[in-house]
Amino acid sequence: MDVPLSAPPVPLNQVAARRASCLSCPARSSTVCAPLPDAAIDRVALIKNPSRRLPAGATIYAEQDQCAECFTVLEGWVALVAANDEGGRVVLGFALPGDYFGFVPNPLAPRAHSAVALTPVRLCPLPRGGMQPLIASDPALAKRLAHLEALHAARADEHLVSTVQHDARGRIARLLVALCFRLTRALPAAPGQVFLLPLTLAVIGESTGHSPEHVSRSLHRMAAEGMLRFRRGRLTVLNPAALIAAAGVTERPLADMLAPA
Amino acid sequence: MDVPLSAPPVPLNQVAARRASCLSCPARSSTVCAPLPDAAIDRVALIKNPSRRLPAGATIYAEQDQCAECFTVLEGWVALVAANDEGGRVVLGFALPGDYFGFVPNPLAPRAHSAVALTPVRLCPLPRGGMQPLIASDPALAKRLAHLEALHAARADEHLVSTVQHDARGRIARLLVALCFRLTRALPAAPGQVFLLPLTLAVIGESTGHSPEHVSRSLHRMAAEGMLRFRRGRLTVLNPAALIAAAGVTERPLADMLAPA
DNA sequence: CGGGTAGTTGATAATTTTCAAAGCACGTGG
DNA sequence: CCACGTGCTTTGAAAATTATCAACTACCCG
Repeated sequence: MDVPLSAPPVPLNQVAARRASCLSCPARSSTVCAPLPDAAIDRVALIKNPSRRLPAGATIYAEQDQCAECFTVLEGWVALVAANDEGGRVVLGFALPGDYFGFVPNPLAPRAHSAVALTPVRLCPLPRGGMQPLIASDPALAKRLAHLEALHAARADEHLVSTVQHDARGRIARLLVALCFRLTRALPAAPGQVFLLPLTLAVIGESTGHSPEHVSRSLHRMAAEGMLRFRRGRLTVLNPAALIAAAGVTERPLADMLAPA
Repeated sequence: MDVPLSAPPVPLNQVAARRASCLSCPARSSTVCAPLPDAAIDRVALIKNPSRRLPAGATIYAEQDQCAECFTVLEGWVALVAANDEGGRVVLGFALPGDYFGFVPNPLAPRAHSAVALTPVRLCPLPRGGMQPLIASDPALAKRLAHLEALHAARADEHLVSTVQHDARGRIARLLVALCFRLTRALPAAPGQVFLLPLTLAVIGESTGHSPEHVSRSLHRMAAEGMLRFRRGRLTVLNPAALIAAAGVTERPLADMLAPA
């Protein structure tokens, strides 16, 4: 991947268009840009790269790449995955519309994970070279970034807890509940509610640390208990209370991880 | 725990003492304060709470506590742990001298994990109420915080990878190697090198997700292979290359996680 | 209609947990 | 200075969970 570190100077006739796209951006309130008032939106609008569409399966960036850009998800789902030498993959997390991903503690270091589009995606790429000075000069932006990174860390901790102290059933339930919550900002409550999660059993397994076979068996067991149905990315929650109980999750911790103040 | 949100006004006769303690602080270059030049050190010196000594085993803050303070470790080891209802604990990470811990994405939310002293510790408590305005006004400080939080997230991701794709042997080796690296800023190289890690087998197990019995067996197997010896917190690395190989770690990713730029 | 990906199912094997009990080390108080 | 208690560690055997391998099915897309 060779992506320019910073965008070329913006032609005058594009300034208005870029500003407008930022002002109408659906992700604005949840991504890094949140603290920028309308009057200051140009700071980001002028340095951002043009929004980028990629097909399902595309690699957004790869392990070992230099960190040239961070991204806001405008549409679609992204998986952040780490691969080992023997072809094993671990899904570290998911980036959903509105999420900001790709920031690294040490910008000179190569990336420790790659980002893969699970669906067709539309991304807003923010070049590192353009963002650095913004962050170094705007405390609100830097503070926002710190909160988003703390959120990332909290999600990773939660993922770790899930992995270490629950069995397959619990981990899968936890993953599903967390994703439902991120989609709707609420726990599933209505029996029969349907969620579209663009996940294969293999991806679920890479997230929970199980073989796809075992994910299949676990989901079937939960289905047999009348808890849910999962077929080809379509999750039907038949017994929300049971699913939430299996996940061992309360609304509070999940809610705390949504909108950092 | 009822800790004041912000420190009381500092008596004049203490200003010099506080400034001096910050200027000679051993953790200064690695914690949040790093970007503050000597001339600006008062910003932190005047809001910090007096350094606090706690005995081994003390709870620094507990799950569900309000987030009133963050901490820099001056001396000793701290474990960040999450507990579930049934008494199961997960060690999310360790804070070593120089590390900054306790920041949360949403300061209004109760803490999602607790912090426990593994040894007698000396901490520098930074009250949230005092830090907020500093972070909101000093971009360098906010940027530093963002990097430290990204570092926390990267460590959590690495922990997750370790947990998901390695067996007990690999995870334990990984943990030991990572801690050695954090202590000395280098991979163990000299056969026979000794590291003092104030860990019990139970704590190692809570970090790697194993029972203490299995940790014991795994360590003994590694010892039988001539790789290491671990007795009561004293790790002797007999065959550094073998240990590092078992950990499946290269210096680069570890180094990248030390000193964010 | 055909090819390929995704999911299913069953049998076997490996890893790890759990339970129970005993051994060891160290600090405390006599 | 020694005995004793407590917490950490070790050891063994049985049981549980999950991976692996292999074959087979179902579904989607062209």
